[in-house]
Amino acid sequence: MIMKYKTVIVDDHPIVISGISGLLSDLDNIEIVEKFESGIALLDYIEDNKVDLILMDIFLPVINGVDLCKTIKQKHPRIVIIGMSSQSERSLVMQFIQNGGNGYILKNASFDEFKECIYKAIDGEIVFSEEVKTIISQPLSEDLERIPGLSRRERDIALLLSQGKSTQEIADDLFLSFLTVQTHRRNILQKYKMKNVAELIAFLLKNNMLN
Amino acid sequence: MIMKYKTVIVDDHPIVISGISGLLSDLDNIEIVEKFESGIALLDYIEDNKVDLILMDIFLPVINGVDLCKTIKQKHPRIVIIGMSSQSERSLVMQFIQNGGNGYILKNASFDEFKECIYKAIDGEIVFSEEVKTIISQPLSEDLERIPGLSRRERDIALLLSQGKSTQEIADDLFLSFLTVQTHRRNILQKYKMKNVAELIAFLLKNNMLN
DNA sequence: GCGGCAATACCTGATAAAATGTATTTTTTA
DNA sequence: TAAAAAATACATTTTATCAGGTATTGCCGC
Repeated sequence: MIMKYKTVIVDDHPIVISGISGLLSDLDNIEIVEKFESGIALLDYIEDNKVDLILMDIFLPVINGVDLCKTIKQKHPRIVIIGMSSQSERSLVMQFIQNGGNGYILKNASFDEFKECIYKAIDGEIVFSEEVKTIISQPLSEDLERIPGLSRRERDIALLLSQGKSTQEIADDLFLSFLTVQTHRRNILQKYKMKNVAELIAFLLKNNMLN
Repeated sequence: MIMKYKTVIVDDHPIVISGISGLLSDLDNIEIVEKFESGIALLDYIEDNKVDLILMDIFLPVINGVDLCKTIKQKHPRIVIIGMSSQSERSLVMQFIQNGGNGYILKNASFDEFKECIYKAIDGEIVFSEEVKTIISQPLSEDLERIPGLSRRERDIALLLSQGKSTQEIADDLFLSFLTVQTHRRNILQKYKMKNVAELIAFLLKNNMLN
């Protein structure tokens, strides 16, 4: 008798679970042992059951896939975990891999891509579907890379700026001198080479640097 | 012999197509005649083939589901079209229905919900999955409702503002008088009761009103 | 214990934006 | 086709921002 990889699927979309099930049923050495619509149920399950491979959606309710992966890998480093999502960004994929993920597949991948990735992942490789490769390889040299973060105070001030507060109002809110706030504003603008607050706010929001 | 509803699935995610196929194969009077990963291929197909029901993803490459629905309904008003997406907003669903869509299902709906919606839709009802109902019913009285849109010119100017352009630069870019741009700026700020451009840009971006 | 960073604070001149009021033309739509 | 909405333009006053340079204090890591 052949040893089959005990596989769990986690996705909050029933039809996606169904689709992946169908796909995996073609693969001889994969056995789907459970399907979950949330990460919490999965965490319970792996405590009491042997699992070799997990296919998980990244955008899950309650606990997201990136955190879920980290939690699982801390206790069960040998479980192979592949992340999936419909759209994605470089930083998200990188964080997932950094948290121990063994691969990342975009849901628009073909069946063959899915299968190949899964096989390679259980062989120990870190795998990415084609479009993910494009996403993570592209913006290496660009300015998108290595953007310095806001300091605590700068973030506070940027947040209040995005709420339409004036320098004086921010100073009052934070019990600072008008001049201090002015300095922070200038520093932020200079740091990102922005012409004015409007451009700054657009930049910060697009890069999820506020909140 | 029973007449079966000739059904087409459009989704750019192969696994979703597979999932829906599996689901629909349970239904006696539904026959899946084709599957597409883009709207263009679908438009070609329906010119030469009889189709009764279309299940389509809203977020498709090249042409989105909302526009696709409109195009199809203009030529083939009798085809029943059900929209699907992972996440959604009120305005998107409403626009889809206004364009002739016969229903809208969130992809996190259960199999039973899917089946029920499909049956009701081919019976002539306008159907929504549970979560969609919640989305479209909730924010009726709230301020979230009835936010007036930007006019074309206003959108142009707001976009340039988000790029850090000054009034004079915008005037030069759009071949307008400095004073005209000033008036537009004022009108936009007044329309949304924003204190300054920073707050405005934050507001517009959070509500996906730029681009 | 020193260098660097973050946070605080100050001064000033030039420039830009915000608030107010008005008015004409064009385009859209009911 | 008449009414409404959008786009255009002008003038003025007040207020805020931007950009330049400077400086002190506290904290963290090497």
